[in-house]
Amino acid sequence: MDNNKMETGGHGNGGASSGGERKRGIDRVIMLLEALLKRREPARVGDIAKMINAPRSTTYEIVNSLLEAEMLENVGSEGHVYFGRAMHLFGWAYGHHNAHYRRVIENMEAMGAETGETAQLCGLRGNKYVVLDCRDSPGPFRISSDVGVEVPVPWTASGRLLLGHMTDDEIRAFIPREDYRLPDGRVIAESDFLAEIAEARVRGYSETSGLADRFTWCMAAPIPDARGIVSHTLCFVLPVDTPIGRREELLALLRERARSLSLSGN
Amino acid sequence: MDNNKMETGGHGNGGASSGGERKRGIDRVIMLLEALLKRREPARVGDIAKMINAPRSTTYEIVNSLLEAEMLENVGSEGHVYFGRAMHLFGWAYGHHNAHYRRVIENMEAMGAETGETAQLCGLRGNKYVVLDCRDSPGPFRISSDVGVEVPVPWTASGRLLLGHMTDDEIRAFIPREDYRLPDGRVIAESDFLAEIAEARVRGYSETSGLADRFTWCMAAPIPDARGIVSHTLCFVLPVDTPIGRREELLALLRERARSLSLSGN
DNA sequence: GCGATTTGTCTGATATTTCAGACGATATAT
DNA sequence: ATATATCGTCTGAAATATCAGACAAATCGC
Repeated sequence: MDNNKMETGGHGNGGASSGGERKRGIDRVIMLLEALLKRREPARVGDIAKMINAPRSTTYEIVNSLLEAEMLENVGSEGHVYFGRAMHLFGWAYGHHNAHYRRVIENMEAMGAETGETAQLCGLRGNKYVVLDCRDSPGPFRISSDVGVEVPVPWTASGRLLLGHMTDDEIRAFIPREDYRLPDGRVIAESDFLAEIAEARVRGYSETSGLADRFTWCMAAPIPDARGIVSHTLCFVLPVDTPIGRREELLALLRERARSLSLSGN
Repeated sequence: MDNNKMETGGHGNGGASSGGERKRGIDRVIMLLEALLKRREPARVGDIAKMINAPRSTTYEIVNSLLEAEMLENVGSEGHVYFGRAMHLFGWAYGHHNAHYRRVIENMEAMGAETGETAQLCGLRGNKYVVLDCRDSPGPFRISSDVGVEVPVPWTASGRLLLGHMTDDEIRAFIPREDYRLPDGRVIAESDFLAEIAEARVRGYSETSGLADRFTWCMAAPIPDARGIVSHTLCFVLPVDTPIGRREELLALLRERARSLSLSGN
């Protein structure tokens, strides 16, 4: 009945797919957690079994182990489970062990607080763009985004910076063709994309608008790591109609902060 | 050499120890992550193998799987590994799926920002107290604490609230004897501890000083869950010499905020 | 109310994964 | 420079964790 497993590429375990092979517990755990992350809401064991293509009995076994370790926890009274407290602690440890990363986050939060705009820290996860952390603008109607949701790289301003260290051929190999198709159906020409990456590299920033959606203006500035590779970016996500003066002001702030966080020479 | 397996109650696997039995991959993963959390810094594979009592070859296998999934990541160039980005994303998802938890965190941050004091969100993890999140006071010398570090319950103000739903016998069974011994060698009498829990329950807050260390004054207020059980507390950690007027002011704020976050009746 | 689906738990068999140990290469110490 | 310890990778064999399926109880749908 179902044959089109067309795994689009994804990072990490890659393949997944396939039907009834016996799989290792660890791999199932990894798939389970990633599936929950994608789904972004609690799931029942039966659903999880389907999501990761595992036998129900095995899934129960695994889920129970993870529950006991508090890596998952029960949500509600309908047998739903979601990430548990242990995950919070592990994640916190990740975010704090590294003084540089901590400074980056603090800066992002400060920028958000000072300007009242939505500020984000972004990076690559596999061949997708993800928001690693964010500081949403206040107010009843706000532009916000979920941390951890994977988005095709060509849809984003940050993406143009994050690929800056690759050659054109590498980029061509890296980005799946379908990722050039925007949500509204338009398709970005690969050559344009490559040109924009080159331009972002020399300018030291990138701006886009009307790509992933119609109502945002995104600006991103690179935070190169010690080797000079842009592993993270700092961004503002503004309403499209933000006046140009304000935009220039914010861009200047963004670039200055990102530069101060750079680990490469200067 | 080691014979006291006295499972003290703790959560999850607890003891670790034991000799050369064959263990399941999942369990090894859980032990590995908890060991890394306790250690609070990157470790080499060889060290990890020792920490979790696993054969080296197995440990390599597991670590490599987790690295590929970005649940761990390489740190430095000496073969150290620590939590990876995926953990950050999972932890973020944990912290945001639940509107109530999100409100609690926001409140804690606001309290920290408004007062300039160290504010914490605390809870139980197994039979130990842990800081679940915190907002450290600014300034060059600050009182701060690490999220996720487990501390004996009797050393803390929050602990006296978090056990409020238990009977004396349950508490006696729950808290290991050795947890009544403070870092400086003094021992809290069990009867005193029980009395303080009862007192905290009727007063609706708890204060301690000079327990876990000599220089802090801690105050905690309960956040009951829907069943009325105090699953979390909000705390301030102040310098001991904070004047009483200021302390009262902060305590009032703390109690008011905690009450507003309560899920039980009112 | 009754049939259909789903849930959570068990069981036994076997395909797999863990484990011990060996190996050369690399670091650390004397 | 030589000895010692550790690193990272492989291998075969044995122990066992995963799997399919059965089951009763709970839930759903109408």
